[in-house]
Amino acid sequence: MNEGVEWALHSCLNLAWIGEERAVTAARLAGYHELPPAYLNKQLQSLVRAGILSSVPGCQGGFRLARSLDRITLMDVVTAIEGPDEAFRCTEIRGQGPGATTGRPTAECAIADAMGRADLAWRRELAAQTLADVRARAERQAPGAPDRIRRWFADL
Amino acid sequence: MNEGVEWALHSCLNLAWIGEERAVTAARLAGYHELPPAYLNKQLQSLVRAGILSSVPGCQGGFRLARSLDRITLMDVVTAIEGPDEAFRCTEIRGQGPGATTGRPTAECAIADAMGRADLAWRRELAAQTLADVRARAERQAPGAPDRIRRWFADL
DNA sequence: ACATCCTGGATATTAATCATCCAGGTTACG
DNA sequence: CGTAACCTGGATGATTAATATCCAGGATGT
Ligand code: SF4
Ligand code: SF4
Repeated sequence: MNEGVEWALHSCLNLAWIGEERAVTAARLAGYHELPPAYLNKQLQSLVRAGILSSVPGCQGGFRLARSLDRITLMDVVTAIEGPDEAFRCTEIRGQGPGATTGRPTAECAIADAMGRADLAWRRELAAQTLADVRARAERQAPGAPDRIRRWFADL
Repeated sequence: MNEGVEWALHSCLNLAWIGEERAVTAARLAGYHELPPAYLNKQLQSLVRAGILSSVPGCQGGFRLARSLDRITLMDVVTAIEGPDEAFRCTEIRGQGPGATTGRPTAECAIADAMGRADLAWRRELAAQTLADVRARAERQAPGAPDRIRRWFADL
């Protein structure tokens, strides 16, 4: 799994803690965790395309949340960064070699089915958790974090 | 996800269909789906280390199932090939940069928690399905396959 | 006008995967 | 025995994907 998912999740939470007042620069978000700014920018763009963040170009521009955390699921973020493909990619080896079946009913494959079922369980669990849930739990575990973050992003 | 998982699953099913009479060579298993023989051999070795297959060296040697299909879950095969790591790997970006927390309670991280929960759902679903289940469904979908496979592996 | 900052594509760098090869040990068979 | 078949495990190389940077273009505040 792409590590951009981790960056994206942290950035979304940080944006929520900072507040809605003004957009935050990609460089600033990157700086907080010492991430490569240009690369994080790319991930943020993916979030924009997915409608999770909105971006404002130009001076004093940056990124902000496009909707509240309770309307963003983990699934949304993962899909935005990783794409829609599932983990198990079938290369159709059944269709090559002496064992090739004449018709090629990919849809009726017990193996791909079974793996797809597991993938579905994974996605269901991701979709069941919103970033608001995650934030609530994070604040319970580290009550001081929100203030510290707000302060760091506040002074220039 | 490593494509070796797909190879391994197909090979296990093929071995079951061939029967217990004699061990089957890696080259033969590879030939059936036109897979690179030396590389498939490596994946089969992983299955042996995991106790899913047993290997017999020497002339007339090869691989065979170490236990019946109803005692092999998808989780077993995936773990054997992919290793024990979960998909979401945390790179601890929280611990670097200005946002670093003094103590580093990795265990108490809301984000890793949430991702881990989804991973658990995935593993649970994989562990709930045995290869016997998959085989049964495969035979219902393609009743002719077992015979065809047995025949191909039979003539030298 | 000017500095700032997102956008998107091109490009370079690095790591993981995929694949092959070889020396060593083991077994069947004549 | 001796030879051919075949697994084992490590080393090695090729291919592809992930990671990271760069730059020209457009938008926006001051
Ligand atoms: S049998 Fe299933 S897993 Fe195997 S190649 Fe066909 S679709 Fe893919
Ligand atoms: S906060 Fe959680 S996801 Fe983020 S770096 Fe720490 S352990 Fe990893």
